[in-house]
Amino acid sequence: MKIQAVKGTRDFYPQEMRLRNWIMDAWRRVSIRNGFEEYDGPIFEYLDLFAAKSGPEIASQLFNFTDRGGRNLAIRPEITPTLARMVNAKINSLPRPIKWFSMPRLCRAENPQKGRLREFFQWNIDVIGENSVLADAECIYVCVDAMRELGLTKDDVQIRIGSRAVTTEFLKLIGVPDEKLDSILPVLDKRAKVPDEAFVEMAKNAGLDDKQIKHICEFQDLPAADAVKEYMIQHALVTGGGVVPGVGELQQLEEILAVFGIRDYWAIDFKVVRGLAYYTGIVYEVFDKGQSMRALAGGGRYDNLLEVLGGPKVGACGFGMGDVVLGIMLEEKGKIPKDLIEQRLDFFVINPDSARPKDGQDSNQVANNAIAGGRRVIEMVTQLRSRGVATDFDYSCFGMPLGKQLKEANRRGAAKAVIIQPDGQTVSIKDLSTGSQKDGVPIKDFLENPGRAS
RNA sequence: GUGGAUGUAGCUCAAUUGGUUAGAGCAUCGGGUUGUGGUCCCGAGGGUUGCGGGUUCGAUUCCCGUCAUCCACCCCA
Repeated sequence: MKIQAVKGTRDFYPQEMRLRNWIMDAWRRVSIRNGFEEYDGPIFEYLDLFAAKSGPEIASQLFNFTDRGGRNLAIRPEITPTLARMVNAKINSLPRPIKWFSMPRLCRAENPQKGRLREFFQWNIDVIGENSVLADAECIYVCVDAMRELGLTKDDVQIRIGSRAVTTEFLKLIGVPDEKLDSILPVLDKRAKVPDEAFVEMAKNAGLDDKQIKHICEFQDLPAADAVKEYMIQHALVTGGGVVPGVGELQQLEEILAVFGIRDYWAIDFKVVRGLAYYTGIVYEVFDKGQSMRALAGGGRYDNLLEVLGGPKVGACGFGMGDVVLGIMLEEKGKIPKDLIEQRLDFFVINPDSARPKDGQDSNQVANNAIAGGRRVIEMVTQLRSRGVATDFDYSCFGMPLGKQLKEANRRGAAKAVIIQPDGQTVSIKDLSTGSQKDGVPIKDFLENPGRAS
């Protein structure tokens, strides 16, 4: 009976694992140098935890099950609810701001397609307990920092920043009643993703009239916070001296991001609204600047989520970045370093004493020498390994010719071969990439500093 | 959940109008060059042609069904 991997899942053979580790090491490095601490939670939670955040219909997209005690559980499709639960549990004792990151394995029961699988990893950066726009700015900076770390430049990606506060205020000013806001925001999120006619159709179905739709389109095409205020005054939606909620905050964000030194990486784009209901302020998505308009990360401010999950009202913001689209993009753009697939071993230890007797040699003597040489190989290997140096040897070293062992050393991607001379006192160090060899190195000297051997 | 495309060795692909024992490269394994590798030479293993049925003297090839994968839609945390 042959069973294959479940669709939408991936097997990480060593080659794929190296890429995965390379990405995740970069995520962790960037997180830590930006002052974030790592956390994780269980891979499954009560179904209600996810339903509370996103509604009961979400269950169809979850892998859920009932345990033997009758509990309704689900494998996590995202980690933010877990984060909120964990923070809520200790909210009164955690020093703020809480700057945490995680790289959870997540599952969603959807049909796989390009860039979307049923199991994946997602890097999450969150700042909890800080209402200042500085926190939003820092998250965006961390995101850019990660892009750079992975070799993606301003020519490869761009962060598009919108504001739910500004958008909501604009909708109110053009006459959209409060109770309709929740159903209209997801429609605005579609603007850049569907053809114009389809967008107009959706907007009409949501209860907007032609004039409102025209206003919305013009608003969504505005390039900056300043332009919003001008547009509102120009169309007599506000008077000159009034304060428009959200606009000042967005202006601050623009200024702070400039101070962070990442001006080339972002643009204001009110077409970015995000589909989720719980976003409350600044929202953003990272796009591939090339061919497609696919998003490889997204996030924003969610000031109500902890309260929804039974905690106090505490401000929070953050973003998530999946490994699947990122991996595809890095591959397509040739950003994956070549040496990921090479040089796994520092040393490969070799016994030059073959068990094959040459003409006129005593076969017993030759065999004994080969065994003695093999023992020296293992002794040397353990010495090097105990010093933390990646070292291996050929299982056939108790008698196979030197050439075979060198072939194996090369095949295993070793940087250097260590040939233990029959005198038992010295070694020859051969650099397998250049072919140069240094003979007569005393074993004692070599072991004192294996890294310096050449 | 819907639609389209594709299923031959581990991978990439061959196989004449439907016609012997389904081939090749790479990869894997073994051997050779008798103390110096990668880049040389020889050999081997590996396929119920996704699965099931039908047409036919004969099916990898034609037809039907089914399963799987990929792509797109729906949805997007």
